[in-house]
Amino acid sequence: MIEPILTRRQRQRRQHEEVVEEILAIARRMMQAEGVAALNFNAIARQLGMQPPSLYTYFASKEAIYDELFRRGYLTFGQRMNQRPAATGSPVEQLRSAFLAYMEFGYENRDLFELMFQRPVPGFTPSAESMAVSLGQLAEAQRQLGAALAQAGVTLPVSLEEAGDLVIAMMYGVTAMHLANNPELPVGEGRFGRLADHAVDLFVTAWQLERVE
Amino acid sequence: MIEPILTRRQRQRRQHEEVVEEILAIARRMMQAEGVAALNFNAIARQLGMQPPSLYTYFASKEAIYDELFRRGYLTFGQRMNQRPAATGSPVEQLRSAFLAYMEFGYENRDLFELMFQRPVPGFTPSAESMAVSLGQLAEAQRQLGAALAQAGVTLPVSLEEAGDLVIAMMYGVTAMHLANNPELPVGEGRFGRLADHAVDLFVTAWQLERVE
DNA sequence: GTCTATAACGCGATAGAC
DNA sequence: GTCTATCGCGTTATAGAC
Repeated sequence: MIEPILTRRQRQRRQHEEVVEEILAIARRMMQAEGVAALNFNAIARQLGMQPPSLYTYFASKEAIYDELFRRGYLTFGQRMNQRPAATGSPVEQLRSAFLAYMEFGYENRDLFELMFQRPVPGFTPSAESMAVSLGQLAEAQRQLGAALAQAGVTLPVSLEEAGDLVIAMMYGVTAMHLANNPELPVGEGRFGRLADHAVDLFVTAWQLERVE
Repeated sequence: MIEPILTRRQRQRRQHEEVVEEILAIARRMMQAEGVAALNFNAIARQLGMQPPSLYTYFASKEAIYDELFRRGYLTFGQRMNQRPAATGSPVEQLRSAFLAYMEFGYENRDLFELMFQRPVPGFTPSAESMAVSLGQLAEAQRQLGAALAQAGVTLPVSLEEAGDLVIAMMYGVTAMHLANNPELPVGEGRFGRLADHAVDLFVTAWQLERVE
């Protein structure tokens, strides 16, 4: 008898994971089309050719789908923000690349952006694990911003933490306004999308980040 | 026969309006407690001692309740933003008072703030009339910010419209972060609530708004 | 004409038995 | 995996009461 490459268990498990990925992909398409809160458990099942109760084999509840998307969203966000190539550039370059990375994450993942930063789903509270992931990634982003500013060697009128938070608030504000006003336009275009560079300049000028270089 | 102070029609109408106000008040309490999207039509009826279908005498749909709150929200917001006493002060004072007015509106009306600026309700689209109100108030706020900056007589690195939009994005960003992180703390306290003045200073410094006075 | 109630429909999330 | 069933929601139809 020929040895199977995968045991029956392994094959089942792989199929299971494939279905999970499919569910998440369908869920994201729905959220992008109709809004985060419009996610429809039954409709996901129908699109998979399943009966709604069968979906419970893959996710314990609708909230569990949100939770997994929330968790993965923060992981992707963290990778984008914290593994930028420009982590070696000048403070100004770092600020600019952080700003762009943030806005582009929002533009490319409107659904996750809303889910992660706006909590539009009544009753949805991230699990402890997802919450830990989220807090960790945010803290790291804030720390990197602070480090970039510290590297500038200037004396800021605020603490490093406050400076980082000001940048975060501005990134969020510009991105959210852009997505609300011109969701179809890429970063760099549209009433607010165009403001990214000006927003960075604001910090650079106010904090004199490129005094000498 | 004694003339009634109010005709039957007038009395009915007045009662009708009182119930409408009560419905809106209950709706706001619900939204504040459970999130904007958690508004529950049936539960409103129950709190009024009515059967759910009876509520349709007062509002044509659940969406109509959202719409009225949205419209009123923008009217209140406009009054707060556009009728500040400091409309006569220096540009710096005006910027600071606009920032505070914005943040305080958000803090005192968390529910309306979300409904107006974040659209957390799937399927809810403001009626044409409410939309007009909203756009009008926003344009006026943006115009006033631009006017205050023009009054400063400085040469900005951006157009007046862009400058106003940058301020709007920052006001929104700081307020939303504050409400997400420390909803219970008033403006001026908490991780982001404390940043209001620093945010204003950023614009003042970068744009040299108080060169001489 | 204005308010309210009862009954009923369609749909979504979900639990349980198979 | 399915089928059946329950519950709550927004909503409509309809009819009686003021």
